[in-house]
Amino acid sequence: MDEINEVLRKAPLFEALGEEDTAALRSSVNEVRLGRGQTLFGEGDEGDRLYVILSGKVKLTRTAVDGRENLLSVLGPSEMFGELSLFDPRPRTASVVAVTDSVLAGLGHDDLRPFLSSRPHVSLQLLKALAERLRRTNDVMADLVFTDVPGRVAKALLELADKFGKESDDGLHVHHDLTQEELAQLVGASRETVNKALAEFALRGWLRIEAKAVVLLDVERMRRRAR
Amino acid sequence: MDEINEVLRKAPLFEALGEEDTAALRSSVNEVRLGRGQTLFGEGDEGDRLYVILSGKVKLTRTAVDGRENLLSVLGPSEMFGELSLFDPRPRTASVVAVTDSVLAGLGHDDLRPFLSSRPHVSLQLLKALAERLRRTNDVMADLVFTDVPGRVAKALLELADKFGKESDDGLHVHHDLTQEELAQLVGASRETVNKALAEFALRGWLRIEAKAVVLLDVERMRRRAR
DNA sequence: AACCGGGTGCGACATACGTCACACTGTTGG
DNA sequence: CCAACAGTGTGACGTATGTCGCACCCGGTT
Repeated sequence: MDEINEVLRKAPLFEALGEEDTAALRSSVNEVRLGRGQTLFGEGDEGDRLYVILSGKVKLTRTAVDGRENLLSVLGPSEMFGELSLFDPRPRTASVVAVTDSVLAGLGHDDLRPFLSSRPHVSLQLLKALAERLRRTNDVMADLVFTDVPGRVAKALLELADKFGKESDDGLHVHHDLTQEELAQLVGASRETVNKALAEFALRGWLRIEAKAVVLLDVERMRRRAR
Repeated sequence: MDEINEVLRKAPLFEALGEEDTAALRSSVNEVRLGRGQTLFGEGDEGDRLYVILSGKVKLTRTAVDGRENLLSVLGPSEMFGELSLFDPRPRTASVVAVTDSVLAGLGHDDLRPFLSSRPHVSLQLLKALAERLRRTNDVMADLVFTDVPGRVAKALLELADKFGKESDDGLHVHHDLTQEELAQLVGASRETVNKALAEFALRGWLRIEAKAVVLLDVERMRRRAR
């Protein structure tokens, strides 16, 4: 279980804590295991826990009234979610579904609040993380308005590469574990258009398409296409 | 100058502070006056101040490489901006321009930080505010993907109505002070399309168009159109 | 092996919206 | 009081992208 300690330490929320604080928290952590496709909680559910991903990937999704889905983000190891409800106790605004088999660490809000009050660092860290997210979200919004679908796909792939990419001799492997449908929901486009964009990129030799993954061959051109 | 005190009190950041804390802060506040169209700071500028609007309206905008503008939000009295740079000292990510003659209260970050460290309430309040904004931003993003331009216009008008609307016997007056061009940038559409959407709404008797304002006549139908 | 379902590839068609063009109106300032 | 200009109203046209339809491919199940 030292594994847990190590991943927790990397999570932005906890890197500000010392040995003993981390240890104190550890006791109130519970572990959750999810299989691919399994949902942790749904939009509208009540919930007062915060989660850190120990291994695997999850997606945060929102569902429109007519059933269409929108993918807010894909999170990997040491990333955190569910923290918004720490501050105002409203129902969850997104669903969380495992994209691969995953292990999560869950923390009750009540166990966390003492740390917020007594350790200013922790609040500051959280504020920083939220500010970061806010900037990023604004970027994504601007892209939705100004960039066409191929551009958004390129950008999304590059971001996924930052998170999950593994450099190897035949290119930058990005095993995102998403279907093209999910990719489409992530960039706010239809499955077909995303498919065509990917095909176009492959045709030009900028990437190779694999099952639930892409191999980036010409990152520079992808970058240029993204803007 | 008691005016300042009163508006500051309503700002989310300060409503958690007591008499003396507010008084202590007052001394480090500086007042800024802007005329319509004047810009307070631009995207990319350095800056370590946070502002609260005492009177007037300002817009937060981002400019794409090709010069097209995107309007993040329109803020009115007692609303706050520039707080993101409190936590990470990066350059500003949006420009701020006065939409009407405005008076702002500016606060240096250095004057604020002591309060963050010593008053957990304040951090929590800020966290709450940021969480709120994050949720809202996600909503807007979903709209950009799922809702057509007329729908987004309707939604934007309803939100502006919440902030700036004044009920009167001939309808809900929303004096937003925006040109149709600015409205268009706010909903992520072209000026012309927004114009046509407005004309359509007016034709149906749902609203009346005035200079830099609209009068909502049938809020219920507007709500339905928005989703 | 045959089958099946989920995921993919791709063409035909419809359409919402951006772009362009131009005319009109109201406001500001010389 | 007229010029100049910013803001508005509206049509014609092109196009990116959504929708529909269908064929294919692959991994697991019977």
